[in-house]
Amino acid sequence: MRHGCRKGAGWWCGRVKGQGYKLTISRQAILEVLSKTSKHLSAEEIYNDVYKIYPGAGLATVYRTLELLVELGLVHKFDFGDGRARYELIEGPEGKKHHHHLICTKCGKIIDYTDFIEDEVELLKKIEKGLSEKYNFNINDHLIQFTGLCEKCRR
Amino acid sequence: MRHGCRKGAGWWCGRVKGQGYKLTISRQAILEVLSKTSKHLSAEEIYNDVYKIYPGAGLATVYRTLELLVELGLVHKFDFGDGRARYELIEGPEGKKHHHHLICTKCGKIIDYTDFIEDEVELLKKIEKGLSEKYNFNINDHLIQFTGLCEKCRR
DNA sequence: TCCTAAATGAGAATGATTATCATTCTCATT
DNA sequence: AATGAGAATGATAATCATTCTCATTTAGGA
Repeated sequence: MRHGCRKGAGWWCGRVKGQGYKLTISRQAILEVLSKTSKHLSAEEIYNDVYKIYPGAGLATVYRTLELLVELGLVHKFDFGDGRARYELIEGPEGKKHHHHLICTKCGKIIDYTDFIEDEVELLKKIEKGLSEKYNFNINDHLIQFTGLCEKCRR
Repeated sequence: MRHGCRKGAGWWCGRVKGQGYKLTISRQAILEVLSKTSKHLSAEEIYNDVYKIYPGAGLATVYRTLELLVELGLVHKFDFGDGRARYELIEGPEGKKHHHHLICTKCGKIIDYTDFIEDEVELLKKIEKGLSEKYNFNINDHLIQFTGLCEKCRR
């Protein structure tokens, strides 16, 4: 089969090998961890979780792999204002829905919301089209987030 | 006058003193610098510019002041992916228009765009209302940005 | 199985941001 | 204009997420 991805290797196998990158044990473990959580993990948190299934991976490799996955468009990198980057797998066909974030600036709570996503995406498409024409930009991605105080912190 | 802001002190005087904070020379110099640029300065760049008009200010004070100004809602803090935070004054009544950003992931070029802002703001209002009701969030701010490749880098 | 470039791990290095603390300054009150 | 209390400061050290270095290992096509 294409790129020598044996079955059970994960849907991402082709996405990685297809671009000429090797699918190493570390990379598989990192993708495994990302695919099994709905949290917004930091590099170190990912490193800790990876350690449980493959203790051989180093923190530097986690950073390098995350950078690669962002480049390949498999992972989103976020800054929620707590001083460390956070990562989320952009799921494949079977995965979770496209969503945006609501961030509490006091306690750091993150809510994934899918409400209004259709409206948002529709507008975003229109804007992307307009901007890419006007500024000759090749737009790949967008970011929308709301910040404020959550139920507990607003009191 | 209220809060003892003498004329020529800058429109921000009341916004700072009104919240019980002192308007020190360092803070004034920082606001001065921010109000005279349309760039997206990092803390160190601000520090360098401040040095020219008031060499007494320290880098730590620049960081502390920026944090305060963000809290007061006078400044926006951005992460454009180059490893340092960037700051922009949210202008007063006479200031520049509300805008969002277009970021080149290769060369780091930032374009401020105001196209479609009416549409965006309209939708954002609707979403803010919906989300704050559903999740009991007190939404203060939003962030929209597009990432991609600029004219030069897309080739 | 072999070969080669890609990828790795361990730890050092980097660099932005934050904490510390003795001193200075702001400003409401006198 | 002088005062005093507490906020704010500057210099520097400390922190800590991220990146770099380099000798070694690995993936995967031949």
